[in-house]
Amino acid sequence: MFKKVLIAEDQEMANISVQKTLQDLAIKDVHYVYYCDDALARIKKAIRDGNPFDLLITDLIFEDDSTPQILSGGEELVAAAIAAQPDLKIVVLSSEGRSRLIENLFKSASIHAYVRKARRDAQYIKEALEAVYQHRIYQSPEVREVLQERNSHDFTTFDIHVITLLAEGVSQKEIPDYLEERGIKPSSLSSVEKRLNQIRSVLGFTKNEQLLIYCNEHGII
Amino acid sequence: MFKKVLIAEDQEMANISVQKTLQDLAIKDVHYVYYCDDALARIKKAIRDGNPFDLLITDLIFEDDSTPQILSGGEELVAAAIAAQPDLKIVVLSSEGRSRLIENLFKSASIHAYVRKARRDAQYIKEALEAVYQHRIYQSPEVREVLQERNSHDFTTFDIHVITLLAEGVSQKEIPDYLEERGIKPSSLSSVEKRLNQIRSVLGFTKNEQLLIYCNEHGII
DNA sequence: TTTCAAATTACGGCATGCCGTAAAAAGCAC
DNA sequence: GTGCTTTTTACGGCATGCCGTAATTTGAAA
Repeated sequence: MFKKVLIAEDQEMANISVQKTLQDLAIKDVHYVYYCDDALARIKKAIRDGNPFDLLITDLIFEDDSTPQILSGGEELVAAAIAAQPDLKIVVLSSEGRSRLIENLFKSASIHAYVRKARRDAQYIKEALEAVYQHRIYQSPEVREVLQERNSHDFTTFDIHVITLLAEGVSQKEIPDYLEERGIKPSSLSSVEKRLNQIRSVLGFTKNEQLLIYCNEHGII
Repeated sequence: MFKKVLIAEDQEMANISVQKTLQDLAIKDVHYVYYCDDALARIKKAIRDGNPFDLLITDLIFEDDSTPQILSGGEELVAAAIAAQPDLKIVVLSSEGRSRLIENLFKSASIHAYVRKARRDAQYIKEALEAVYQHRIYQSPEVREVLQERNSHDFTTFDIHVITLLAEGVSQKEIPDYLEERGIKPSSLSSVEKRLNQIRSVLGFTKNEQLLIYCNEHGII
């Protein structure tokens, strides 16, 4: 089993729980921090000292407080950690259930497990450690379910740009200008309208308002 | 200090943490459940047995699983618990940060404390218990902050009806019909338009899309 | 280069939203 | 009731969004 583990989790109670769960697994060398920046510093220091971590368990959202941070959250921490130590195994533990977001973590950040803070999370984190230790990818059941749903439309970069602009209050007819500035390929008002129309119909919406709420709730914007 | 406490929390790790925190406070008679319905049943049974709880610590969101529940979540549990045992003290522990929602818990449900799952939550839950035991109301610091912000517009019942309809994809000009059906006082299209315009300008928005996302994020709809 | 298909854009008609002003209705004091 | 204010409604002009069709451009193959 893993020998040296780092826990990055800002919620005191959640942090304690993870520590306790690792105790149950008889992992002795457990370190924990409450800030992203601290986590990265610890990882780098461990490398310098010739005794690196073999596992990072991290949350995604770290709330701001008076201590200013460079890393904005778990996503950036994961990226930085992998950059510093490519062989580091990473388990994400979060209550975040938005499919797009989780998917991206596996695809771009190449994390090794995702466990949702939910029923039986303590059990699932143990399963995750087992699996990851054997070089397998792990997702807790709720996560597998969410990722399979996929009734969802496949949002392209273009879609996301358009929807983000709408969410910022940009009027539809100004969007072409913005798109052109940023060198995004189809940029005409027609294309924007057509695309929005298509997305709405796929998702069964009649109004942009609904679409925006949907995107907001699913972590697309 | 409290003698007999019930914890209602579906996340295994969070539940364990609360148990541990109560241990630290030397509270011996700690019971815990993972479902709302179980919580209410325990409370009622304890009353029947002539040995009621003096404190309930509950989460707000209980995720659905295969076990069907009557109570849909913490809000309903709190209401039912108070109905069954009016003198029961109630502490809500949740990651929910939406101001309107928290406010309503204090106003309508008359809970005694709200602690956000966040940095130092273990410490704050201890403070909450101290305070509630001395018949004071308690809010963890982040909560106090959120409730004070109040740059927010005061949403009336009318506003909420209109915005909810918009979020469901009802077109603006159909809204008067809906309002009339439900006997809501100003019902003309003009009134709806005027009100929306006013709200948008107070909140600094130019488009309904922004307003809807705002309402969605702040728990107004 | 030429040719063809696909993607992109331009345009136009119509519905809806936006916002001001004026009319009507409701409430209230006398 | 009368006269007054406040709230609600009706209307109209203009901008925007919606959606189809046609023109144009792009890109790849011959």
